[in-house]
Amino acid sequence: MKGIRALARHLDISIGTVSKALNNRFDINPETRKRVLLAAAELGYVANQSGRSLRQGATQTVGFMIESNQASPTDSDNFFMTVFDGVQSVLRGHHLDLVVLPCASDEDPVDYLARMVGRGFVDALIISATRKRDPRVAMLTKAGIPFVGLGRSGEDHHSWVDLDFEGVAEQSVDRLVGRGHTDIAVALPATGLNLGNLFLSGYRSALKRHGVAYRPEYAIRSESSDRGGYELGTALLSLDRRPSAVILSYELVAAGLYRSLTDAGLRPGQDLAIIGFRESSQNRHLSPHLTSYSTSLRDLGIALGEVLLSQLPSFADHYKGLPHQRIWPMELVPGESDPATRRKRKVALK
Amino acid sequence: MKGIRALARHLDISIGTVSKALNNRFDINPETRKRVLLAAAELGYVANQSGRSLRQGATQTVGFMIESNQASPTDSDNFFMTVFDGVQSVLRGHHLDLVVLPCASDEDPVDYLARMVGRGFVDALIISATRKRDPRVAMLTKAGIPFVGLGRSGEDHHSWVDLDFEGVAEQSVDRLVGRGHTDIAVALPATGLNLGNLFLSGYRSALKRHGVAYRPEYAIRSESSDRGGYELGTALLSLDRRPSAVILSYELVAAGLYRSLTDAGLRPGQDLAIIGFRESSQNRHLSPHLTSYSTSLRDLGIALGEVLLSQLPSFADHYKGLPHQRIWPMELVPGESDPATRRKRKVALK
DNA sequence: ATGTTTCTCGAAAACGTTTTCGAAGCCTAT
DNA sequence: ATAGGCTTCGAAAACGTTTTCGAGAAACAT
Repeated sequence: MKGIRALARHLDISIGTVSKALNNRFDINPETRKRVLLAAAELGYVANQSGRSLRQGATQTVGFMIESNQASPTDSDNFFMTVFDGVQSVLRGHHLDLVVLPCASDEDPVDYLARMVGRGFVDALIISATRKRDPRVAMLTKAGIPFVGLGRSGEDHHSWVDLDFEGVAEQSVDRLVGRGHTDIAVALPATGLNLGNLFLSGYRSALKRHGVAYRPEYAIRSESSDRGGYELGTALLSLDRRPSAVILSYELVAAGLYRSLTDAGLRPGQDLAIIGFRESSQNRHLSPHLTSYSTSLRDLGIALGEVLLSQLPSFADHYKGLPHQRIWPMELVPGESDPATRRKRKVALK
Repeated sequence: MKGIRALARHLDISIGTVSKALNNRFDINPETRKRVLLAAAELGYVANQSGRSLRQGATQTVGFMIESNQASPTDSDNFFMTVFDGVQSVLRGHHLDLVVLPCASDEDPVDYLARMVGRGFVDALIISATRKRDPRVAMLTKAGIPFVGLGRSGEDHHSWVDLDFEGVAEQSVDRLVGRGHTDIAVALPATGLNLGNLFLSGYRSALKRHGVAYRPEYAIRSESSDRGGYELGTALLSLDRRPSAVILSYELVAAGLYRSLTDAGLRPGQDLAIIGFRESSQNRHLSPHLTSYSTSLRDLGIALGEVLLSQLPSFADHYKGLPHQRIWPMELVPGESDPATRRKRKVALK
């Protein structure tokens, strides 16, 4: 005999009482509760998940779906690992567990999600790399399962947390204009990720604010990779009116761009001012040091967890004031890749 | 009413028959089976996980535990994401699902594992970054739950798949000796990871084979990070007898080492030959291009899945011939960071 | 002493599924 | 016509837990 029955027999009390003791319910004598807890720890009893969630109709588990195939533009470092950690720390305080659901590259994400939800594997979900008009959003809202997106889908009826792409783009334009630049290009992702639109919109509105005309040929789409960065460089250099600065909307292209410029005999920063997106170990050693933005991914995970909890009926009261949609700020980390353009000093190379 | 009952009532047959049809058992009329499958697809019925696994005593789920805090030396890129994909593809063929279990940085890994196993959340496990005398190994063997380690623990009673650290170290020494180097240093991880011992052992045996004396001061331990690479460089340059080559046992230090040499006025490759460990996007753009090793991480995941399946009683027959411990080979990708030392040509800097 | 409340516990139902086992129907061979 | 075998299905138990509800005891008020 195993499980709660063994524990109950060992203590010579009923299984109902044991359950109540373990779940800390009100109609239990503190004395017997202590005894049960002690015996449970001693025998190493842990309640069976299947039995529990079958009875409760809930698994106390939230899933974090990731897609292993399509590397998101922000998928470098241990980006996700850090976010997981933040989410975990919030959920665990409410006796919820986080499991990561990796959708295989050869399976349809919606099917995968439907399978996981349909079998009642998780109570709630976090979906990452939300795309514009993401079919997963429609599926989950129809299924009525609480979820929060790491990324916006464009539709505003669901909750999400997302990096401040617009703000970063605006701030970058502000900074470059302040340093004398007007011919400012922007690098956008080739895929239909929503961040491209957001970044472009921030870029354009800042240009407008400064009275600088928007040139469509300055909005360059490229692949989110080292190679994409190299191609971005050649594209920039082949423009009729060569820009004096460029803003990147994802971190993986910086190194390739640097190399592309160097190969063309140009100096990154000096001949083309560059503002990167997120600080990462990949471009931390670039020279000149890349001006970019930093943020705490663990805190981002915490925010994600909190927004999710506010969706769950059982915890909504704890987080009632929380907005369902949060733009996550990023902080500028100045480097040497975006010098002013006015004073055209010829610095001697050491 | 929901679940299998609704489906049964809709078809006007018993729930037992429906279950048998869905699970493709023998005592079912092919005709009715077809009807059930059709109706199930139409109504979008998916068997509830809790009910199923409660009855069966198994969850049809394997867990892949990762620790978000301690970045393993190989934890760059989307290393894990790619491995997950490989594991998934194997398991899914046997109707098993993979979930990733991220242990929070503030929770004890053994406790976490005990909790997951105790509640019957998963049937089997993959544990990553296995350390020497890893307590998780002892705990899992005692619990009698099938598992395979991504990495060796040093004990040989459990199954594992691991990169060929010894082979890589040997091959690197061979290559460098062949190119005229004898003062060859080796960079080892600071932490007690088992790979350090393996790498060192391969390094030493190759040296011995070539009749080169082993110098303990050439075995340098450093942190697995960009900064660790920089410190590695300063440590190398401060040696009384400066080595002419160095072999790296993890990929994250290459860029820092390059920078450290450049800052000291030396040229990576020319003044110090370098052979890196794993090819990664982080050091793919280093100049001169880093000689290193490459391997298919997806195939590694597949191997991991197969070894795990061979541990499971239900699938052991399919994979009976498979060895329980597999050393995963890596292939040399020549670069320009390890030129021969004999011909001391002075190349003019362009 | 009796009625009423408070406290603690146990019996039993319920969650959704799989699986065993017996029954019913049909076919075949005698 | 009857016995036996084969095929297909349904009733019911079982998995381990939580939770409802009533019972009993104890404490309190009248």
